[in-house]
Amino acid sequence: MPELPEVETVKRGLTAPLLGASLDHVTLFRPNLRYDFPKDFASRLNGRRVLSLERRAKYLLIALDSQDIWVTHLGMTGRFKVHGADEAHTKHAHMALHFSPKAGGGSGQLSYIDPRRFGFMLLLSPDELYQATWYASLGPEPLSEAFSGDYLYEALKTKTSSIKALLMAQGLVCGLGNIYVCEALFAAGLHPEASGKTIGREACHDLVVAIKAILSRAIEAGGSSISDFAATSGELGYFQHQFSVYDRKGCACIRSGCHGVIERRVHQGRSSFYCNGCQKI
DNA sequence: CAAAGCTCCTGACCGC
DNA sequence: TGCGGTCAGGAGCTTT
Repeated sequence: MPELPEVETVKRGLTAPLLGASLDHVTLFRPNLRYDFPKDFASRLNGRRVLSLERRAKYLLIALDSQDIWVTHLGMTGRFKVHGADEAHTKHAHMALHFSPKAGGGSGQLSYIDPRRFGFMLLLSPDELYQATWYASLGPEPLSEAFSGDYLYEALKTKTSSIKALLMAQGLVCGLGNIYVCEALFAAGLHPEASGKTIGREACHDLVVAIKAILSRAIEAGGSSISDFAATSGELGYFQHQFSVYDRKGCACIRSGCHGVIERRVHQGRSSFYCNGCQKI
């Protein structure tokens, strides 16, 4: 399930083949993912050149020389795969794109594969993107300086929702999903159901440090490969082997001196994993 | 307005 | 072995 480190891994993997490349021919194998593909999607991509690839939150932003920005969200199981131009597409491939790399050397193919189809793609002008409510309401990037302990403390002090729900909502800080929120809350010693406004300034500082550290380590590891995530080369990330709590129900807490056990509990339809010894409300 | 609930989808997994 | 039921989960939308 792609969160910030997985999308960052995809962006880095796509940059070498796609930056400066010409998009020669787009084929859609169905009319929609989570939403319909944009009207004229293929014709607006065909013949364009890629000017830049960026990531914002969990969105991949590919700027084209037509001024359009091709926005992709990978949802739960979306992934891009770069492969040979003649290679047949696999099951659940919903889009294929033949491209000519900037450096020459023939052509390649980019496939978008998404079994559950929770992903989606948009094609927007910069104004449309920046003015879109969903985009404008994204919180700061967690790895930016704007995301500080003081910022988090000020943002939390009026919130009654649980810290877990707040961190996952994208408006306070973006890019986090269930896995990295569970891991960060463990690292900071905070209970997932603790109300936002009960978290003090020092704990906010610790939490910010934990979030930045975990995301950085996960990016270095090429993300976490659970569910279907893989890099564009097909290579798997390996951060899932470093989880402290996620999917470790019943395991002993790894924190030295803690004799707690990892519990799994569902709140708000999402599973939380936390240590019953060192993560107190 | 804030917060909680619902919804989309299909592969994996479980119990019988 | 096969079948049906349940679950996972991002984020926009709806309801409270």
